[in-house]
Amino acid sequence: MAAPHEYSPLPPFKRTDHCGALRAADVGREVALWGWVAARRDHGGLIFIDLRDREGLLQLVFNPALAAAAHEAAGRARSEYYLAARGRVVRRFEGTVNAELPTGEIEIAVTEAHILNVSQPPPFPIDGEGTAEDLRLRYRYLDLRRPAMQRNLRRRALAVQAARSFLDGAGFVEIETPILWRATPEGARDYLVPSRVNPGRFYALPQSPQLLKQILMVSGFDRYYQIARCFRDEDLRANRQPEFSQIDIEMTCPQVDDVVAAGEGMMAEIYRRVLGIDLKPPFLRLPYAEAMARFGTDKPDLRFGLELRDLSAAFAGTQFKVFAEALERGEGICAIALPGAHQLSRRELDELAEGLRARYGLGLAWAKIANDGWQGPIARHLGDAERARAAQAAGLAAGDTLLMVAGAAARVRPILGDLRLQLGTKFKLRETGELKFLWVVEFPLLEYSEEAKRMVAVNHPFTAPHPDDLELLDSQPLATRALAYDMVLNGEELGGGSIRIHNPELQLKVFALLGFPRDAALRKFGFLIEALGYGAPPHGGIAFGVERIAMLLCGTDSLRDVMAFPKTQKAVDPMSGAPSEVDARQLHELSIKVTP
RNA sequence: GGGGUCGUAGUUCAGCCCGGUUAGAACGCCGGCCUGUCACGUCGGAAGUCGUGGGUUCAAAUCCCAUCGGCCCCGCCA
Repeated sequence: MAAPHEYSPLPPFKRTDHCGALRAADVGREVALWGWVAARRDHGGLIFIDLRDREGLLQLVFNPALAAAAHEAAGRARSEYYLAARGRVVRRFEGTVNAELPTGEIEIAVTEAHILNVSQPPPFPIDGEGTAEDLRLRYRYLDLRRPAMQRNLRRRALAVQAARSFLDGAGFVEIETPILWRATPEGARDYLVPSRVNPGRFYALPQSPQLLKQILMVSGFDRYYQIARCFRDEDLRANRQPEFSQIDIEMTCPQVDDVVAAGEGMMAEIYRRVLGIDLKPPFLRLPYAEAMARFGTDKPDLRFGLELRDLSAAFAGTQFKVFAEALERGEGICAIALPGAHQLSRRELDELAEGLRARYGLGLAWAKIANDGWQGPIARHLGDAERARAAQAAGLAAGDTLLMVAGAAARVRPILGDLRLQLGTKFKLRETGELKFLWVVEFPLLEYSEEAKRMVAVNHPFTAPHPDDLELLDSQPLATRALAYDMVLNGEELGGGSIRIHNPELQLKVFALLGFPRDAALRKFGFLIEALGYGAPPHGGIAFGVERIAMLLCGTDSLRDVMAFPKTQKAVDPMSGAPSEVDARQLHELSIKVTP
């Protein structure tokens, strides 16, 4: 505790400036500041204190000859004490300028100082990085004092502000939708909230405001947006938290081009305002089928090549058993040609193969293309003719390494897509400093789920089929393309959306394909079907992940670095202890019994 | 649900493979001295449930088993 005579809930004077914002131009001014003690250097006589606030560090000088009381207070100050100080901005003597600090040309000759609060020694240094993350989260308020976190969260705020400013200017209306809503089938696990006044019933926290924003289009808001909090009760990852934010956008009667243009405009505004970078829309558009064939993923990193090659035709009739058997089953051979500039040792190749085997249970065949022939464990099984055809198909040159996997394209391509990223990372091909934006378009509407033993929506059940493919819905539903699109940057999906179904009968038909007969669909989604029946205009939109965007703006690969109070992998908040147990009385009121 | 990895002063880490002295270092912290430092200097000091529990052993930070927690990944996340 500060001494009682020093304790006051009110600061002793008004602040004139932020510490980190003062410069040589301010020399001569009388200023008043407050901030934390970042460092204290006590020379017995003179005392120097680096005072930190959100704008940065500033050196205070306490001279006993100038202000004895202030000097005495400085003598008692320790790390992270919160001080108020008043004094004159003076230019530093020659030889005492600190070129490391933006404020290094000046200092404050303090005339008055008060300790507004004392501090325990911090459990980890505030200036510095590399503390165990559970400790950072336990003392998140101290972690957030750190300059890197201050920068990240302010960058995020700036990005959201830029998005708002762009969308407001483009005529979008910001509307909030409920957090307490209803559980709907499909999608992620819901967070449930018991209803006290309706025992045995539950709200669900929204996984996204998808249906609500569609209904707002039925209502005639024409253009809607929201910085929407979303909740999904699934296991966490470095880039996945149980609650996160989306920039959620919906518009009436859009062409795909209209939504894409809005997304590009918003992203350009974000990059311009946050990083001062001018993006150059329109972004490249890549059909889903092409993305899968060339990169093995629906979110390709276009900063480097190493594209996938289909060598099925080249190895037709091969004697190599693994390949021959795959081809016999109607499967294929997919490969990456690694240029000679990027050499892998035998050991590294073995490690890659072992990694693929462990993760996917699939073997990796490889061959090095030497001047005098192919080398590697499988080379002797491959004849001259097929080697020549493969070399032709993959564009092989001497010194290259050919990495091959046999199997069904749908299974093998994502695996090679993963391998491609591993190679890109290993050879530092992903650190080019480029911003490779693109749209992936023409996703399939449906895919077959082995687990569910039925078709499931690739995007969500409200996505409109491509008008050219409407007949396919009956004949070959899995071949139907969707009016869906994802924005991708450097291998990260930033956002995705679609044109929606606005016709109740078509919506019921899609539900039927997904295994929801009419009555079940009406029971679960009756309010939507009903709403579509009242002159619902065509509509569509997109949603962007706020944290994803912020991560890329901040150059971090952890979502926790752009959230103020994230949860651990076990979905726990180490600072507050959430989730916590609750009183038996609370449970009773909610008609809930917890089973052991 | 599964795989991997980490857990040792307040912090960051060494020690662990190959069991054996009082478990070390740096930073931080506490006290003394110091009027131009900015990683201040200098002298001195305090500080440990080696995550937890069990086992093996004459002896466990070290070997084994279990368990808890952090992180990364698979499953999952329309």
